[in-house]
Amino acid sequence: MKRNPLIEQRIEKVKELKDAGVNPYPYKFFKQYDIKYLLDNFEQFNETTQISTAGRIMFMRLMGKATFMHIADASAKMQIYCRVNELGKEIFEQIKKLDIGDIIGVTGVLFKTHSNEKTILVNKFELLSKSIRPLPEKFHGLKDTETRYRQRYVDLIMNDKVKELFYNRSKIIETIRKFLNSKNFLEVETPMMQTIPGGAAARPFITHHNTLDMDLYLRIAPELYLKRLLVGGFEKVYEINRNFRNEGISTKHNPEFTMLELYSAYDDYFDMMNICEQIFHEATKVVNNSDDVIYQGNNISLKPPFGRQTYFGALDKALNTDTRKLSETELKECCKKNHIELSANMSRIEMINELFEKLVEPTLIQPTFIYDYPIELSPLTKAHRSDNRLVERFELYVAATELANAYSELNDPLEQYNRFLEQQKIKEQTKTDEIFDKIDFDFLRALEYGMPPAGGLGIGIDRLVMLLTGAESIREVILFPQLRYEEFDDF
RNA sequence: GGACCGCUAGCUCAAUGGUAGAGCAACGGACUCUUAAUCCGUAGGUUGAAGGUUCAAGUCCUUCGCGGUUCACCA
Repeated sequence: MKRNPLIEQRIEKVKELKDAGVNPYPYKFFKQYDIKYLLDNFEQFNETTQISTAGRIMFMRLMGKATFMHIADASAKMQIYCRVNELGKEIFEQIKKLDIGDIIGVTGVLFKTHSNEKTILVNKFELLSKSIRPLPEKFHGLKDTETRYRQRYVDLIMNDKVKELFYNRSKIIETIRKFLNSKNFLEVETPMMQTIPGGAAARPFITHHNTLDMDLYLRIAPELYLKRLLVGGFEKVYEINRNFRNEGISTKHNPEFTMLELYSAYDDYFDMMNICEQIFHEATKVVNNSDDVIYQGNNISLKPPFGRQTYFGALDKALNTDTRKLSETELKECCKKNHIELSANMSRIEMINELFEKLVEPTLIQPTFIYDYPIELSPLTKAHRSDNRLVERFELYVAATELANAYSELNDPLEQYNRFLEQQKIKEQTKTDEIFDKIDFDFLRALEYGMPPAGGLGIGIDRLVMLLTGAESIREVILFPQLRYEEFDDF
C-alpha cells in the first residue's frame, strides 16, 4: 500500500468533508440543462433566469475573492464564475477547496464577461463527486498511448477528439442500422458461443461450459447461422456484433472486432456491391458531411460507383501477363522477382495470392471492388456463372485495406459438402489445428431444406470507422483495445 | 514470434559516462473579469525491474517487463 501523496491529500479532504457533515458522493442532482444547450441558446436566458447544470472541473483560476473555472459535461465545456459577493464568505471558502477533476452541480444565471465569453455566475453549488486522483496536465493533456488505451476514461476526460471519434463511431453504426432497416432488413442476434466455429478460417478462442461439460468456441463469424435464417424464411437479415479471432494483434487487427454481416435473398454479389457502396456513402455523409474523406494523406472519394476490377484482371495488369497461363516454374520466378519468400510446397494459388497481396493491394487506394476470386480461396461461395475456376466473390479495398467481403452465397448442399471436404483435405496437409476439420453438418442439413439464392456482405465496422475518422490504428476506434495484463503495486 | 524505437515527478518533457531539472498539477501566501491567469514561497524521484562494466551509470552491456511501429501469422 504505497499511495501517491497527491492522492493521500485528497483522501484527507474527503475525510474533512465527511467530518463536516458533507457527503462528497451524494445521490442526485437536478441537472436542468446540458452545457451545450446553454451555450447554443444563450440568448433565450436573461440575467435573472436561474439555471442549473453539472460537470467536471477542468480548469481553475483562483483569485482572492473570485474564481473562474471551466466545467465540462458530455456535450461541451463552459466557464463558471464564483464571487464572494454572490456566495458569501463561507461558501466561497468551500469553492476554493475544490479540485480539478471534481464533479459539481451549479445553479446561477448566464452572463457574458468583458471578453464576451458566455459564463455562469454561480449563486449555489454542490459537490457531486470528489475526485481523489489527479488529472493529467491541462495544456498538453494525456499523450502516452499506453495510458490512453489502458485508462480510456482518462483519455476521454482529457481529449475531446477522442470523445468525438466515439460519438462518430456510434453515428456510423446508427446510420447503417437506419439504412438497412429502411430496406426491410431484419436485425438478428445469433450465437457468439458456437460448438463448431465456421464461416471463416481463423483460430478461435476456446471456452468451456460446465453444466453441459463441453467446449465452446467464440465465433469467428456469424455466417453459417445467418444463412440458416435464410433457410427459415427471413429474406433480409443482418447482424452487427463482435467476432473473435485468436490471431496476431496489429494496427488493423484486434482479437475481438465488430462486423456487419447481411444476407439478402434473391440477390447476387453485384447487388451486394450496390448496397456496400450505399452504406459507405451514407456513413461518410453523416460523419464528414461530404462524399470525400482524407485518409493517410489521400483524398478518397466514397461517392458511388466505386472502381471495379476482376481479381485476375488487376493481377494480370500488374504482372503484364496472363497469370493463369504461367507454369509453376514461371510463377516461382515471378515471386522471386518480387521478393516474395517461397515456403516449401507452396501451391499455385498461394503463390498467386501472394503476388496479388504484394503487387495489387498496395495500389488500391480509391474504393475498388476486386471481384471473381479463384475458387480455391472461397469455400462458401457460388461458382462463377460463366467460369468454373472462379467464384462470385468480391472484396472492397480502400486505402490498401480490405474493408468488405461479399459473395453470391453457395446454396447447393451437395456442392457445399464437397467444398467442406476439400477444405478439410487442405487443412490436413497444412496441419493446422484439428478443430478446423469439423464439418458443420447441421448447416448442411439446413441447406438441404433449400436456401434461396442470396447475396451476402460483410463489412469490418472498426476499419470503416478508421477510414471515416482518419484513425491510423484500430485501437483508436475501439474503446478498450486488448492489452496485456497490468500489474498493480500501488494500491 | 523476429527486427527496430520508447519507458525519467501525477502529466508533458529536459539532462557529453561526472551533484537528476523545468513547466503544469499539488501545498502555503497575495490578488473581485480570469482565459495555458499572474506574482512570492514550499514540497515532490528506487530514472520500468534485476544483474553487469566503470573511480563514477538516467546515459554503456545482458536478461526480463510493458507499450509503439513493422514483418510474420491472419485463405
